[in-house]
Amino acid sequence: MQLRMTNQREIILRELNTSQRHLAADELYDRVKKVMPRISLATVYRNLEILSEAGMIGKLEISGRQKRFDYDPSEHDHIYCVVCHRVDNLEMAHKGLTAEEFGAVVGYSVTGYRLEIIGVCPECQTKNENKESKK
Amino acid sequence: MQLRMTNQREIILRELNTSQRHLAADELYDRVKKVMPRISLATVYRNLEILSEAGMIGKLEISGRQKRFDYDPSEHDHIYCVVCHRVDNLEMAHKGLTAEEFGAVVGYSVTGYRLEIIGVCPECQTKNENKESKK
DNA sequence: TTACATTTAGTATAAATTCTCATAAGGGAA
DNA sequence: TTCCCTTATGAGAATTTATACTAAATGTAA
Repeated sequence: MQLRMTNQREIILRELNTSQRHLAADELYDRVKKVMPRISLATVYRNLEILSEAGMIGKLEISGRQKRFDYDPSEHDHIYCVVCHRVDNLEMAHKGLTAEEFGAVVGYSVTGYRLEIIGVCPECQTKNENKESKK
Repeated sequence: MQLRMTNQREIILRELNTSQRHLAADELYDRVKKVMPRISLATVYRNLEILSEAGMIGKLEISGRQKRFDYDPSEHDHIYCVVCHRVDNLEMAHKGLTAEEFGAVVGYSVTGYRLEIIGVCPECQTKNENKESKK
């Protein structure tokens, strides 16, 4: 299963990479449009799916939110800001976690796990402090 | 902020409790309608939000899926079946996890974490075996 | 070329959830 | 009680995110 690198595919991949951010499809669409104005949102969705399928990017299904895509497909955990919804990469936070053992207790066969640390990012902390001090 | 226990609120809470399952809003709506046929779906959504806000139920935002609500509001992790999307409770799987420390590295202030173990539930394993042997 | 498969743009549709708003219900205070 | 006020409800519209569909465009291979 060779992956054909179409023009739009290439630009989508490049824009995600250069962003160095965890973008949602519509955010990436906005960026890609600047380079290729006639691209369709559906194309962005389609190719993000294909690229993550091919292991070239990561797909981030943060709880209860829009999907985001990760320029870095390697295995790692994430931290999520509840204020601005930004996501950052994290060194694996689960050292010593034995997901398989936990699954076995309830009869599941375990294929993976998903761990998000939840908090407030540095920027939003600063903004909030400013707001507080204005009162 | 006292929580007024309206009739619909009470029935929603009771039906979730007696289900002993992690229901999505529309599933719970179906159950509640049998007791109170004229209830509105919006009322179910509204009150699930209010009840989880009040800490009387848990809100489960499983990645990339419909929200589910947990009759058990106490702190615990979850395991999720990729085949039937069912969710089960799990004893805390993160013993020794220091979410705060991980957050600190990237400057976040950490308020929590979310851990889902992902796998295939016993029922879906059995179904799959049957399907395999039929071939 | 011709012939076939894949991809795309643009639009329609779907699913889950939230919003709006008129009406109804419930709880004091007189 | 009766009146008033706040809050909740039902019904449907609107929103958000994502996928499906279709005809046109493009690529590929003989």
